[in-house]
Amino acid sequence: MKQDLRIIKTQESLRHALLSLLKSKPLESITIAELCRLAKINRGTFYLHYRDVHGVFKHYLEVIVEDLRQSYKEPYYKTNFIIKNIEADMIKIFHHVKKYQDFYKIIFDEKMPITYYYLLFDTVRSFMKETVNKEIQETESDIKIDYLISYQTNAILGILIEWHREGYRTSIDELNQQLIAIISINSPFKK
Amino acid sequence: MKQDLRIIKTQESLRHALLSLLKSKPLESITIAELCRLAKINRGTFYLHYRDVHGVFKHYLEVIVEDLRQSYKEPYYKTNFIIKNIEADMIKIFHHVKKYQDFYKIIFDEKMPITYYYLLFDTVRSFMKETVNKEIQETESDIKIDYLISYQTNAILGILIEWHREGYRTSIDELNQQLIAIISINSPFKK
DNA sequence: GATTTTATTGTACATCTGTCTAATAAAAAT
DNA sequence: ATTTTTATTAGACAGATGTACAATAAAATC
Repeated sequence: MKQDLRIIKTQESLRHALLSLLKSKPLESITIAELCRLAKINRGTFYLHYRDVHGVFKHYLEVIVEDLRQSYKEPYYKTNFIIKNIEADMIKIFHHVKKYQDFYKIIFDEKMPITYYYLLFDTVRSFMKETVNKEIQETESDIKIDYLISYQTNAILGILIEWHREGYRTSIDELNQQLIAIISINSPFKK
Repeated sequence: MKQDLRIIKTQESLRHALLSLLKSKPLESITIAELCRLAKINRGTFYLHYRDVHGVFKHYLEVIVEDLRQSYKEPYYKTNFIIKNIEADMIKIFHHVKKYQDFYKIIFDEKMPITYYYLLFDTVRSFMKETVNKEIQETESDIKIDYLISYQTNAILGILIEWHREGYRTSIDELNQQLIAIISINSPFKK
């Protein structure tokens, strides 16, 4: 049996309508009723597919999350996982955010559920876990690796939060250099 | 002119009702109507004071945020701002979170607006900014201090996220040691 | 204590939410 | 091409939301 065409049509219709509405109003003000009217979908049908408007929005995030993953990976491959050899132009994560800036503005919005933040967190974290394992785990046995990884992961996201709040005014090149500088002097607590 | 007693009574009534409801159901499932019924407040009156249920909840956070601030400060004063002299038992932030665990479980819940997270972020960040200024700002002039601070601040919060997701199972003492260990080896990128 | 100010109430309204049902239409399976 | 399966629709329901207004009650002010 194959995927029912009606389902695809309905979901695409809703996603398209959402994108259209997002051009003129914030996500949190978009109602299910409004979305369905624009998509010409019966409101009852909506609930057969999604629980709320966020459900539709999450569809778009799949693409972004995959691109984030690829962008975050980049310097690891470029340096052959010897990350101390990193150079500013190997960093791709800020390009990625800039590319999807409109979405990141939504994701980091005060009203958004923290789920979206966790989605970014988990994406970066899962890759960091794979790589850090190889370097640290055996040498630093007194550290619970999961805490170290969450610490490191969230530190990176801290830069994205700062960039967002600052209105994405800092250039990508500048940020790349900043990141290099920060991770090289890090931490301020070091002896 | 003094603060109107009726206003105080109304707000206290709503806050009390919220706390009562939180014992049996999650915040996101509590409606304004339900809250008002329990508080014996006319629903129209609610809107004279708050926009939504979160508005009532935020009242409680003021206390928590102040305590967080004090707890985060502690080791700075204990070490006389020479933070490399920190010892595990000087750290008070995990005590703080444990103390308000019930609230932190709500704050870090997936459905919660990221506003609450930003509130924690800003609390820690503002203090970190005051202190880091003194140490770093002059020595590391190629670094935009705001990015460094957001990086560091969010790293700390990363540990709280990890603790939350792990169900607050790790003991406070263990976490104190972990934090010391992490900030001493940090970063994995160091040369 | 009388007067003035204002917070609260009761009521109403249009809209949204989440759920359910029987009827219909559109797809898949044969 | 016909049958079977199932997604969608229309309609209805109780409850929630956000706003508005005149009436009332409870404070503050004098």
